[in-house]
Amino acid sequence: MTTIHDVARHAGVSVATVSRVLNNSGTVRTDTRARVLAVIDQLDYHPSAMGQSLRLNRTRIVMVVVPEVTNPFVGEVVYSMELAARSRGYSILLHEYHGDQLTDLQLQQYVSTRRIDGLIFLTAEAREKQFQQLAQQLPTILACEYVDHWDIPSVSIDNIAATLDVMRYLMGLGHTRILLISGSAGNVSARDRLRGYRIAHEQAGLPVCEELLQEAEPTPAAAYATLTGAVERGLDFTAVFCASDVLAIGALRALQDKGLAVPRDVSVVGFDDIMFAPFLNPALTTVHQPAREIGERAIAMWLCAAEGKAQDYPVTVRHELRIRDSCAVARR
Amino acid sequence: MTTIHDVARHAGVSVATVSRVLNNSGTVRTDTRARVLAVIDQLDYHPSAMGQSLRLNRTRIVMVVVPEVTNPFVGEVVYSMELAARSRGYSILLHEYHGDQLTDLQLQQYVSTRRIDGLIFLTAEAREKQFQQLAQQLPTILACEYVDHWDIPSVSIDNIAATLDVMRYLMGLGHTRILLISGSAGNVSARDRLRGYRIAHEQAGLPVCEELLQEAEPTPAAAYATLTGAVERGLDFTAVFCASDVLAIGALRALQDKGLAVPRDVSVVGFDDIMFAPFLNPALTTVHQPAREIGERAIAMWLCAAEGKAQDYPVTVRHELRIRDSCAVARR
DNA sequence: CGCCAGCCTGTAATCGATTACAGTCTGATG
DNA sequence: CATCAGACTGTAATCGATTACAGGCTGGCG
Repeated sequence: MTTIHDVARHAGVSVATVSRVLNNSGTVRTDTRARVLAVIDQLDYHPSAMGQSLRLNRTRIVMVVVPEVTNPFVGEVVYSMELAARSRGYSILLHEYHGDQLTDLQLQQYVSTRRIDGLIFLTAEAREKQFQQLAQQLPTILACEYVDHWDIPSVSIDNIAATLDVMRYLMGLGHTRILLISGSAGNVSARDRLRGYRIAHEQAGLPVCEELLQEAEPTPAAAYATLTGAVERGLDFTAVFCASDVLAIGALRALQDKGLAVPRDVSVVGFDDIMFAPFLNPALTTVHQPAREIGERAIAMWLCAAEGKAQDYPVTVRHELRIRDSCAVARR
Repeated sequence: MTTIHDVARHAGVSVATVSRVLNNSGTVRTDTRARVLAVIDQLDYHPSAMGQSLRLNRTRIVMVVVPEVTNPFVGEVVYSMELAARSRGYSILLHEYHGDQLTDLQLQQYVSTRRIDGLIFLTAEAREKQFQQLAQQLPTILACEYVDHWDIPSVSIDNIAATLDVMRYLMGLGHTRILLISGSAGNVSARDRLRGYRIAHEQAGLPVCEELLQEAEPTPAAAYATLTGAVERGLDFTAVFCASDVLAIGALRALQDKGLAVPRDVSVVGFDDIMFAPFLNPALTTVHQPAREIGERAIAMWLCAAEGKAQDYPVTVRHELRIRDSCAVARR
């Protein structure tokens, strides 16, 4: 590997001068600069990232902590983050996180060994203390979720408002017994969606029926099982609101398998608007989240934080209820 | 940040000794070791990854190059890679790749600046020369795709055999005019699936009808458009074979929107067996790929390559045609 | 007692960059 | 001609680890 010393030697200058032309810092005579550049080109020299990192104490790597890359919505966000980061000279280190203690430890390791410049969380499932501790050590952004009493820059839709939109829509169609399938309770957006669910009931003067509140692992299979069970237990409901499209896909199928037509017998609403939603059968009514925008904003905000600039937060991006074919007026 | 020097000073030893206890190298007296460990613990010392990287010339980072994280199948593979890598002390740097020249350059940059220890490609879309050049510089593994004349360790299913399974199945149901919707032609597995398609025709003594060969961007929307167009042009076919489930989802919907029932009027087969496949309506018949296994194997093979150990390749993992509800006997 | 092997430890070079500081050179000015 | 500012460049310290080499100490053996 050719180093800055090789370049210096071949160009007949010192390493300091080579570094100056590399970074456009200090002053260098035009012909010296040309000579150095020629040698750099000729030797195909590329400065060692490790050397730079050590000296400058930054790695140009930001870690993205996700609950499940497997979810297309998450994939979409990560995708846009990768592109946005790359265009600014940063790379994305991917880290799955499921709220386990081992991963907590590993995250702290990354920070302690200064392997990364910062963190972006797509999930606030972490125990608060753990989370704050990381955020204190490195620039940290929360994407897709917002926790009101945490003082951390975040970008997300307004989960409560979005849920209210859904609930009002369903209630407007005459639904009063709405089954909620949410992700695990540790998840913040799940919590917000639950909160929205309760608020909507309050506003409508309806009681919340606890048996209508179901939890499921974030897979279609889990939602399928949950819903199948509910139907078999004879649970009374005319609509299902799923905390993600991934869950909705399982729910759709469970209802159909139980001989319930969607939307004639039961209405279904999802969340996220993944790329499959419009193509499902029936096309899924769901809350659209601007995944790309969230990803890009998150990177922009992270850079802002990393540069120590002040910024306004939380940033709330627009959601939109996309009405398609999975909902209808409630049967009596 | 506390460094190895701080530890050495507090423990009253030299940095060499601290390093020795950290790495269990050389010899250290038991009581000295204990003293050093105590100080490490007390100061909460963690060795700097950058310092180590510079000295040892390795970053413990492997780059995973993917065509689209947004595809749940890819997500699944990446997911298992991340876990497998992490359990061995490595991290995953994610990089989207779409065969563009800029990305080629960026990849080479990563290698030249020694930011990564190696590469795993989930796509062989790269121009061969470019690819070989990277593989020559760093340990490189090909996952999910296999290119016969490239001398690079790879792990994947046998795409041709899998396609043959599908074709035989469809032909066994009486289908002779099978529409193929494949990903972009640059893609290797797309090429293999096309090859399988041709071989199946040969073996059955049927001519390949070029108008039945369609290409589409890897989104449900693109497949939807392609298939809608085909139906509108009055193209004659009784089955559709999609090169991925993502495409199949769009295809399913296009047929239904055109008033064609699946599988009564048209049969549909997908590829990958993403987690949604069994829950679609109708449940999708598709080729199962062991995503988790591919990811884990790829990491294992990469480590093997990185350690310079010999290994057998290509590794072929088992695929399986999962017959569900989207295919039926062909109408005359 | 002298010698030597073997254990333990420290000194200092090294990886590849950046940068503070100092030194040299040039040309303008009084 | 002496002086000096300013442009250009080089020396060497530094970031935080690993490790080759050398030196000190201890104990066993002849």
